[in-house]
Amino acid sequence: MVNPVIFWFRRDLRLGDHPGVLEAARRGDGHVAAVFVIDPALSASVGPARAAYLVATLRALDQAMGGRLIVRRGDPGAQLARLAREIGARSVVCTEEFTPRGRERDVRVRRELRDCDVTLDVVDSPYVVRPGTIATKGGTPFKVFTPFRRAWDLEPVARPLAAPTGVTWTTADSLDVAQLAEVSSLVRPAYFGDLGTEPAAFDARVGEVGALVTLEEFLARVERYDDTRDRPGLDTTSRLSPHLHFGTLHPRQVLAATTTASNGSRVFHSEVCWREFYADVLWHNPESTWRVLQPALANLRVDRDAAAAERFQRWARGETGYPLVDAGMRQLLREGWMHNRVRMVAASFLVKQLHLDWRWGAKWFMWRLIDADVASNQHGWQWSAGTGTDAAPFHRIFNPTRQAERFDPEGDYVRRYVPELAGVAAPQCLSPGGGEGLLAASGYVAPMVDASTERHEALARFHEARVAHHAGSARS
DNA sequence: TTTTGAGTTGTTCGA
DNA sequence: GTCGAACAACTCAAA
Repeated sequence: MVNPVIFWFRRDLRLGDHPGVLEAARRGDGHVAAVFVIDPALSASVGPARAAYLVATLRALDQAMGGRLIVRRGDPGAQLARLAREIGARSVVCTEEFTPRGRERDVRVRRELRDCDVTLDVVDSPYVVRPGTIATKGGTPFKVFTPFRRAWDLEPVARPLAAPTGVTWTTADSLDVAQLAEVSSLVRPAYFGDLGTEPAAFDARVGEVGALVTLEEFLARVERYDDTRDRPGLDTTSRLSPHLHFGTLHPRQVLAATTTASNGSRVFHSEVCWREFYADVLWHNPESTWRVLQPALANLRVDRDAAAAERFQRWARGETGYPLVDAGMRQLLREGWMHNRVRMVAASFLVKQLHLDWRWGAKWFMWRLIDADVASNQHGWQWSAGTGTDAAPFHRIFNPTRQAERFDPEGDYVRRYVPELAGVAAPQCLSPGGGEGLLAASGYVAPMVDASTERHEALARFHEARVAHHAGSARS
């Protein structure tokens, strides 16, 4: 009689193309105890939308396993040790985790399990290429996307594997997955004010089946992805980000399904590669989660007083008076998701029009997004703030009105999420405050700042930070 | 070591 | 309204 092996699910909540589950089944001779541990220490920064999405995903996984998913709550080391003792397991298998906190947790758990004579082994990663693998010819990590992309293209891609067959899922005490409620512990920074406790209405196509349906639908439009992805009104992006985050789909499966040689597919593969690039950057610079990557901008002057918190909350509520920004922020509140183009516009607005710390915005996105991923979110924000890996010589400052005119020319997206503008045609509905002639009765707010004035203020602050940095370097 | 070419996503201004 | 140049001049990766 072979002892059962524990498979510890984390961000790989699927059964198809799952080397870790297959390895556990092999070691356990078909007997696997599959467990998910709700870790209060990690859920502190998980907002209600993502928490609810996770619960829905866990339910789907449990269903796919015939109700045999074991869910526990508490410190993962203690919970896994206890489960191992209960069922006589001697080894735990999981997919490798790459976020700084995930890595620290795994080191701790491995030590705690070793004290009980239980091993912890990692198999596979949530990426096509394991972070830390790709290097320049000089052996250093890449800091610019395009050279990374060229090297990434040369890496071998494993074929997706079939789901395991003939596995007997070992049962054990478990929280009732059907009754599982909130896993967010609601620790919010002061500048959030009273915002962000509301749930979001996310896409109902959750779990592995939902992921495959979403992928299938995307395949029908991927060939036009290059032309349509920047148009939030068309809503043609893949919508796969929550699935890639929770691992209901592996990027290998996505690449395998989109190998057609269209321009659309190539551009989409670039987006998948961005996810891998930022995971690699975070692997080499774990501190970049909250610290700027460019030392010259470490001391950029940002506002943090009470008035700044007020401005932040106005931005978060979607009441800046800039229609595209407001539409995006309201989509985030309502759906727990925002179109990528609009994420950039909203982020640029917070940093370069409101002069707030990018970390405030990143924290809010982490709190509200169902797809929030530490690497992609933090580095996307650093890119917007101009402190990240982007090597462009100039400061890009998005003009929120110009962006609306370029990417939502008919105003479809803006009107969908800002009902005050429902009766206003483009281009008026794209202008600050909804245009000159907008009736006060519509209730839409006047612009909170003048974009051109604040643009100059942002340039002045960036200049100031660089001058100060160079003066400091010259002294030392 | 030095040099060279190039870098997701931009905006404004003036002809 | 459209087009091209100016903006400000950095940093990376490879030869």
